[in-house]
Amino acid sequence: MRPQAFTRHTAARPAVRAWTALLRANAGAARALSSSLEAAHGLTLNDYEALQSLADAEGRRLKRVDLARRLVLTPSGVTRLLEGLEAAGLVERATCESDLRITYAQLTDAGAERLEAASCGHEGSICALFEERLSDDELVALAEALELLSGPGDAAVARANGFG
Amino acid sequence: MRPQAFTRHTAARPAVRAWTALLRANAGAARALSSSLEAAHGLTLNDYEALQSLADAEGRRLKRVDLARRLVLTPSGVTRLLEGLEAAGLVERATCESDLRITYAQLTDAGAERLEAASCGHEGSICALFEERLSDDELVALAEALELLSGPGDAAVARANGFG
DNA sequence: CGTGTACAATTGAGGGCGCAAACAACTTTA
DNA sequence: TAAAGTTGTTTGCGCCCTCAATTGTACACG
Repeated sequence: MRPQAFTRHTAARPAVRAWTALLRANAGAARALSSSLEAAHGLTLNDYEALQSLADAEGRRLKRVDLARRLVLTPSGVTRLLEGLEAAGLVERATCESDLRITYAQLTDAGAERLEAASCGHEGSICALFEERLSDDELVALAEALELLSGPGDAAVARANGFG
Repeated sequence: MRPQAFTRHTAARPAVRAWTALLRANAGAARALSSSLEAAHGLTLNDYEALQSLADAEGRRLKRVDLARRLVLTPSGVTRLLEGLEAAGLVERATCESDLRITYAQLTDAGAERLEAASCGHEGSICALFEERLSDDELVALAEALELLSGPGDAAVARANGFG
């Protein structure tokens, strides 16, 4: 933030620097989380979060498109993700009677158990990540700010580059 | 803490939910940013940040390992990333006289220009992303919290899963 | 009732990146 | 100064994911 020899206007925009750094830190943390989860429970981070999304959903099931939206993946990504979970018996397919295009991803009991087994350690990992660096007060404040940020809609991105 | 139909203790840990959501939002934003950047300037997000790291570095050059650390990539990832940038003439190789193992990544003038051309729009995109949802005050607070979070060191992850 | 459009899901191709192994060049130890 | 360890870089392999194209279904509307 102090004057620098190289004139890059990044210095004038703390939010940019902070967000960029956060993005990196998050990516690193996600990798660490994922490999830890995989070693301990045979689930990748996306596997885990897919299971969690289903567990939280009504009837423990979700349309594949909706799951994609929640995980911020493309439908094809979800197809491949679920391939693995279906093969492992953690998720089943279920059809929709009123609309044959739709396939539900349905959490199985085995899936719920696997999720439950993994959740405590995994959430502990995440909390530890934060508590390593933030006080409780900071943590609450941050959590609130993050809630604001984590909605959908990234229309702003396209505009600023003035592209087509 | 409150009673729920499905007993998942996630509800008791706002930070976990918030961070998880943030991770997704970040991933989505990064993709949007990257493709916008690519459409407008032929650079991926990592390309851009590699150039920026070099531009900020003393002598506009960095050891490949150091670049890897900054970008939170493995050395092999950096090798591949720089392949592209070298082919485009934005970065050059430079050897270290005192230690022949080391190869520097050296920003070229063309690279600096390309970075400069892209930076305004790109930073605008990032700011827009935040300003779409946060007030100025919130933004400053968040930026401060993020600075705290974005340091290295993810030792905590390994511990919480009690794995080997 | 056929036709055009919208939507859900899948498939093939390709890119980015990590992991592990290999290699080169230092450094340490003896 | 030979042997063993450390560090920087690259390469082979494979995973995960996106993009574009395809198929199958639903719902217009003339």
